[in-house]
Order: sequence, then C-alpha cells, then structure tokens
Amino acid sequence: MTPEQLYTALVDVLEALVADGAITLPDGVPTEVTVERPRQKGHGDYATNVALQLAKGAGLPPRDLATLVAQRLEAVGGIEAVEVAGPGFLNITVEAGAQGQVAADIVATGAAYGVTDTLHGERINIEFISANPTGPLHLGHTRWAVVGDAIARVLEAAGADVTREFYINDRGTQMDLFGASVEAAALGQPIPADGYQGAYIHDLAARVVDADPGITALPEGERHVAFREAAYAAQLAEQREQLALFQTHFDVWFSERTLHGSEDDTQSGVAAQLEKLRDQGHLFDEDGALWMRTTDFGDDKDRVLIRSNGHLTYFASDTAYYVNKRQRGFDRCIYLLGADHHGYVGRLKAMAACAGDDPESHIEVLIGQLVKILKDGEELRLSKRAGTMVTLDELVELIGVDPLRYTLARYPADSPLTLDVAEMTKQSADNPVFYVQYAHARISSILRNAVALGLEPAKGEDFDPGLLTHEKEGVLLRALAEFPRVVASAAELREPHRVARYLEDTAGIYHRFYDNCRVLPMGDEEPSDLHRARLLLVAATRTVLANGLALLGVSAPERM
RNA sequence: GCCCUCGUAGCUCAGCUGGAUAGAGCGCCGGACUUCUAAUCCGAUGGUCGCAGGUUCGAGUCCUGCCGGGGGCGCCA
Repeated sequence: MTPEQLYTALVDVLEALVADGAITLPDGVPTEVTVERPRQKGHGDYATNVALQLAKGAGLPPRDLATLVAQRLEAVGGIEAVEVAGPGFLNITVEAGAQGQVAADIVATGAAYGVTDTLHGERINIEFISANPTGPLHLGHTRWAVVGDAIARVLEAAGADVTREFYINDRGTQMDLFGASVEAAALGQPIPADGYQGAYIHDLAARVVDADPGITALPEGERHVAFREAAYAAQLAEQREQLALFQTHFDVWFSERTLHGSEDDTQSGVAAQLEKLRDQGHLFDEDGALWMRTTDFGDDKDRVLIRSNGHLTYFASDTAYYVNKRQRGFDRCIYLLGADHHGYVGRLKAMAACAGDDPESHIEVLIGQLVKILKDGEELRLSKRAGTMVTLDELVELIGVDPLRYTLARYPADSPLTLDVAEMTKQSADNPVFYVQYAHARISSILRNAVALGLEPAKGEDFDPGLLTHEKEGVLLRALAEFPRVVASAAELREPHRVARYLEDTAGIYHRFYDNCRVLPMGDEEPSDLHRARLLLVAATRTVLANGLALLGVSAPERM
C-alpha cells in the first residue's frame, strides 16, 4: 500500500460519506489531501489531517468527523488500523503484506521508479550558467551547473519535455575588451585598464599565438577581430570541457550573435524582432531612444531597448532571446539567476507581459544565493577581472565530481552557502555523499554475495510481502514508497535538494535496518523465504538510491 | 530612500509548500565488529526558531512593524 493508494482510499471514503449524506462538504472533496509519514513513533505508519481541515466546512467537531472517516477507512483492504488522535488526526497502520508489495514493484520498475507524469506535456526551457565566454567557469557558476542540471533531471522525471540551454553572451563591449586584453598580452603590452587581468589571459594569448603565429602581424583592425574571435573560440571550448568534466550537459548552446542580423545594431534581427512587439502597444520612442513600458506590468521604471546612439541594450537582446524561445515552442522559460541579478526579475516578468505573455506561467525566474568560499578564514574574491578565482576544474580536482556536485545539490539554491576550502578538501568520510554512496555500495556487496551463494531475491508468487514485519523493514518500506512523491515535489517546487535530503534519510534508515536485520543466511543456515524477501527489499533500496543519485548527477558506486 | 532575500543547537544547515514533543551532520562525552563493507550503528549533551504584535483549533512556516547580515536599484554589460 503506497501513499498514493492510501490517498485514493481516503478520497473514496470521503466521497462515500458525502454520497450517503453522512457529511456535507460545501467545498467538495479537496484535491490536495495530505497523507504523510508521521515524525513521531506511535502515530501509526501514516497520518492525515483531513478531518481537521474539513471540520469547519462540514460543521462537525474535528474528532467526530475523524471518527466517521476512521470507521470506513478501517474497512479498506490493506489497512490494519485507524486511530483518531489529538485534535483530530488520523493515524493509520498498514498491513505488513500490503506494505511489503512496494519492494517487488520497485524492483520491477527499476530505473523508471520515481518517474511520474505530473508535468507531462509541459515543454520547458531551462537556462542556467550562461557565463560570458571571457574566462573560465568558477565556483559561482558551479552551483548553477549543479542546481540547474539537477532541476532539469527532476523535471524530466516528472514527465516534462526539458531543454537545457546555455546562453553565450558573445557580443558587445565585454567581448571587445576581452579580445583586446588577450591581444595586449600577446603583444607584450599592458592590459587595458578596465580589461581582464587574470593569468589565464596570458595563457590564452600564448595558445592563440601558438595556433596562428601570423596573427600578431595582421593589420591592427583585422588583428583586433582575429584575437577576439580566436580567444572567444578557445575560451568557449574550455568552458565546454569544464562542464563535460563536471558531468553537466546542455542541449542548446545559444549564441547571442545569432539573434542579430548584422553588426549594425539598428538593422539587426533584434531590432526587427522588437518591432513586432510594437503591436502589443508597450513600445514608445522618447529622447531618441526606443523604450519598453515595463511599468505597465509592475516594473519600477521603463526600460530602454535601443539607446539614442543606436546601440542596443542588453535588455534588448534579452527580450529578443525570450521571444525566440517562445517561438521555439516552449511553454515555460525558466531562468536561474544569481542573487546579484535579482533586480532583473521584475523587468523580465514585465517584458514577458509586454510581449503578450502571461508572466506567471510563461516565465519563471529562480534566484540563487551566491556561494562564498573561505580560505584560511578569508573570503576569496571570485572576480575574473581581479584575476583571483577558483576555477571549476580546480574545484573538481580538489574535491572530486561527486562530493562537489552533491555538496552543492543538498542545499536549497536560495540559501546562502559558506564553504571552507579546508573543510571541502578534507571532506572524505564526513561528507554526506559518502553516507549515501556507502549504503549503495553495502547493498551491492550483499547482492554480490547472494549471487555467490546462489541465492536470488524473491519474485512473483514466491515473494510473500507479509514476511517483512520487522519494525525496521516497515520504516524502510515506507521510505522507499515515498520516493516518487519526493521527486514530483522536487520538480514542482524546483528544489532538487529535497532528493538529496531524502536520500540521506533513506540511507540512514537502510543502515539501521542493516544493523538489525540479517539479510543473507549465516554459516550453513538453510536459505529461507525471509532471506529471499529481504534480498528483494535490499534490491529495492539499491534501486531507489541509484535512481536518486542519478537525479543529482552523482555516481552510485558498487564498491567503496 | 525604495525593492528583494536571509536570520533555527557551539559550527554548517534541514524542516515535506499551517500540524502532534522543532531535526540531521560536524564538534564534544560514552558504548558496539571471531558471521552480509565499522565510510556503519547505539546512547548522552546541546534551542526564548532575531524581536514584538496579528490571523486560527494549531505558526519555525502566513500577514504587519522593528532589529541585524547579504544583495539590487544606469540610454552599464
């Protein structure tokens, strides 16, 4: 009996009570009935607060309503006992047999266990990182890489059609400055004052010249462009390598340049695209500039799209890019932005509204807090400009892909994070990722040993779910049954850290089960149905741990 | 000044979108391996959930105000 089945049974009971005239529900049977695992022992296997929520509408004292529901619920197959507690909670105890069946279902479903259809049919574009191609990816980007990727995976598990997109700001002043910086480095000249200063600039310069020794001899105008383009290509390639190393995949690398028709701003595709928005009635010309009246939709000021000097603003590109995404058929455009960009949210939403869309459904901006990194008690500055930074590669080398991904995935993106370099580097046994992975490795070991013994998990008619009656088995079964709901809510709320927390919880429950319940026969003990049933439970646990880790992009090792 | 965000154990943080006696890890103290991986488990310690009001059967969670940390407010990118 899964929480979903229990939920269905509960709704059926409520509807039957209404049909019989035993109760009246002015607002009908609620669609969101909560069935949850009680925190407290002694509160049954599952608990629900429906009676408390419906009491007022039904005009009954909560405990009276609870009693009515309890009587009928108790008669449902698979439910052993229902008890009214406290102000009107229903504490439900499930029959061991009904509960144990989950293990067989999980093993049969395999890698698809946890997949639901709650977001079926939604076409979602999720854009994250979108770093300028003017330097290596660093710690700041690392968090978005992990969180964005994990959100995408979780959304897919919930049935959505997801496209992961990386927007390349390969156009404009910063690119020119970047090119000029590399060029200066190559020519042995001082880097421009507001240029890029890091050591990596000199590395890039050396690489560019190595690949094309004649580049320094080009006429100045050509040389500027050649350096910019070569440095851009090299830097973008490096970012892609960094992300590949970090197990983060993008479906679309979207170049800002492709939005523009030509170098001439006012004749560009963006300008043409923007003109289409004029029909919506929110564009106006003033002081020689083209504006979007975002204040029509709650923004605190109107925004310039084309400056009076004819140059496009970044916001113009952002607008055209959004329209482009919508034209590509995405129902929902998710943006992952750092807290330092949260001022954009209002204008992005207003922009979507100005484009004739619903800012509540078509555009969604997730704000993530920045990661701080301490070394020897001091915060490292992560500015590319300053040239001091911890790159993604360095972090991966220092900490490892799995611990790094997991550490960043286990916190909500909107909570500020302070990580200490010493803490992170010394993390070996202390890291929660190992706790979860270890549970998986331990299970894998048992399954290997079982094979050596010629013992197979119970299946089909041979599996008697009623054998799994130990308290630790019950707790584990209920935890495993919870997984699809956890994934679905992680997707709905865009909070993949719930998966990580769930895995830690479940791994702990497994470790305690392991401590109390012997799985394999000891010595020359004859293998029994209980051994085989437990083997199935263990296999189901491994499936859940492996599926959960996969959603976070973390490996599930067979041995540790 | 206006807006956003955060404030929970000594430290780092959860808290299932309002539920029952607020949790975990680390740290500290004490236990458990001749049988499936001790990267584990068991016990102990630890809290005016920033402060004050409000909403209701019930608030760490929602509303208002205040205090404190971080961030954002350009015809910049």
